[in-house]
Amino acid sequence: MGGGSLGQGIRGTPFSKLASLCAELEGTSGRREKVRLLGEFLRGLGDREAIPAISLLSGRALRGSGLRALGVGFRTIQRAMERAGRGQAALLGGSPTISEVFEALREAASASGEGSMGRRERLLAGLLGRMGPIERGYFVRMLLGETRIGVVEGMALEAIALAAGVDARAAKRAYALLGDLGEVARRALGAGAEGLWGIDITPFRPILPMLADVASDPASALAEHGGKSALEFKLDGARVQIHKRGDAIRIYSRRLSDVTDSLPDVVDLASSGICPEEAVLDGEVVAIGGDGRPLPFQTLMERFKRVHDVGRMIERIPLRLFLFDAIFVNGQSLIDRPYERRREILEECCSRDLLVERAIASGAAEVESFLKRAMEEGHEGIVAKSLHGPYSPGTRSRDWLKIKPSRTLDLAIVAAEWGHGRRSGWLSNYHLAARDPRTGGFSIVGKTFKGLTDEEFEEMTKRLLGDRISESGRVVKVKPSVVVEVAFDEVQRSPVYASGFALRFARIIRVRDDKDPSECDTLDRIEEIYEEQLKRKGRPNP
DNA sequence: GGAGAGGCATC
DNA sequence: CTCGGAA
DNA sequence: TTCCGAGGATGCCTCTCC
Repeated sequence: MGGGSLGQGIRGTPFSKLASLCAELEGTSGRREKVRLLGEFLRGLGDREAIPAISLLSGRALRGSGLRALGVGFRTIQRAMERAGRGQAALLGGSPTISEVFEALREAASASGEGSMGRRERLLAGLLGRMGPIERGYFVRMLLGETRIGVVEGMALEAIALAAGVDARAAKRAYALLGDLGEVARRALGAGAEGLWGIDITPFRPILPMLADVASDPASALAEHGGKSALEFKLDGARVQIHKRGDAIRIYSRRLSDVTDSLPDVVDLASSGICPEEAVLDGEVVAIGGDGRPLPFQTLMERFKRVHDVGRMIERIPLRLFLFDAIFVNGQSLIDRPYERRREILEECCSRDLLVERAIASGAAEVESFLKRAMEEGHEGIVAKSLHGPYSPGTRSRDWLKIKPSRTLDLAIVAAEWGHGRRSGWLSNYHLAARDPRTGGFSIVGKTFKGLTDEEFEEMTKRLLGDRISESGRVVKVKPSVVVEVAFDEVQRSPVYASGFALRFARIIRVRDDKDPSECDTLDRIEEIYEEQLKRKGRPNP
């Protein structure tokens, strides 16, 4: 790959070309065609502009490539738009180049301290003022981290591979090991396939964690693994990757941010409990109550990314570390070894009290009883793992299958919101309410947009509009008349809903045409479920 | 010095 | 995190 | 199968405003 491309001269490629590409990608449905369009565009740009372009384009990459935490959201953009509309920014010259846009965002991201919001607003306004309406539209979507043009990690990687003339598998592997699209683009274009294949796992360079897929039930999970699975408790905490070399320990979150400073107690546990000179281990951090039972996820979150008062909170909310995989030990990557072998190595690497509870099962009854035990002890469920599977960084694999029981409630829809994107024109997000026996009215316990098919959304929209009471902004209030059966994983305490409760991971299972709103579940029932959860989990200290 | 808004991370 | 749609 | 985009609740952080 050469340097700049032909014909753009010293100014570089205008951002408007990138916007046109977005429009083209958005209008293209074929996957291969998208990859080709983007790949050729990147190739035409050359190294220096391709990296900013890929960072801007793929929404999420913007957060991962030197632009972590831009600090700009809907509100800030709105203000910048107003400023651009008022201002004389248009005098400042024509359409900005891709590089100019990228550099301005980099500057906006690095602004901090007093006056930084104003600085960000001015930077954005300066760019917006030089853009036409189409450019502005895509630019805003890039800022929000959601370009919605059907190109995210997967296709972006294929396009990078195409532009660099390397195997897409090399790019995908590199992404899994680096966790950063911009960095993959840089290496692919700079060093080619060798540069990508040469990337290795090494302490203090976190990799994307392997993810579990969903099992429909215990028996089918077992069947998918050939009749025999390893079972592990699925802990309700936060994923962590522990890196160690000598005395040095660093802890990375699921999205690879360094959370070491928030977790000094976990660092201590790792220091004393992990023995190899070098190690990269996978696990979960959980909050633990006085009785040794896991505390609600909400309680863990009071600790997880905290940077103030960490010392004081260590005493109030102690954490424990549970490890379940070994990724790298003493110079050796273990990701291609089978699960069974990795688990053996893990057991040699750390003390017993750091190991997640595990069993081997070859019958559905064993799976059921292990699941029952996990739930009784206050955990989220279990994960069934194929004994032979490799560790596949960054991929959701059926070698790991999560099994989480859920409950259901019958709730009334009391309001709905107009959807965006492919859901525009439909009421797609429903406010769910339980009956409040004290007032005789309905009290909201959460919202959901999940579970209906396109066809059902269409029909539900019509039904709800028939019950419409009032409308303000995107929200349409309706008379409670539709009852839906809602599945959820847990009842949480809510600081925002007047009911005091919120459902975690609520999704609609079916419409209960056979039920009247007067027959739906009550707030008392929800409180009962919450109390029941707390019997299995530890109770958070006040 | 505290409250509130906005943004980002976890699930 | 969950779910449905599309390739 | 894999990828994408529709959007959920929550808690902490930073910055601005009063």
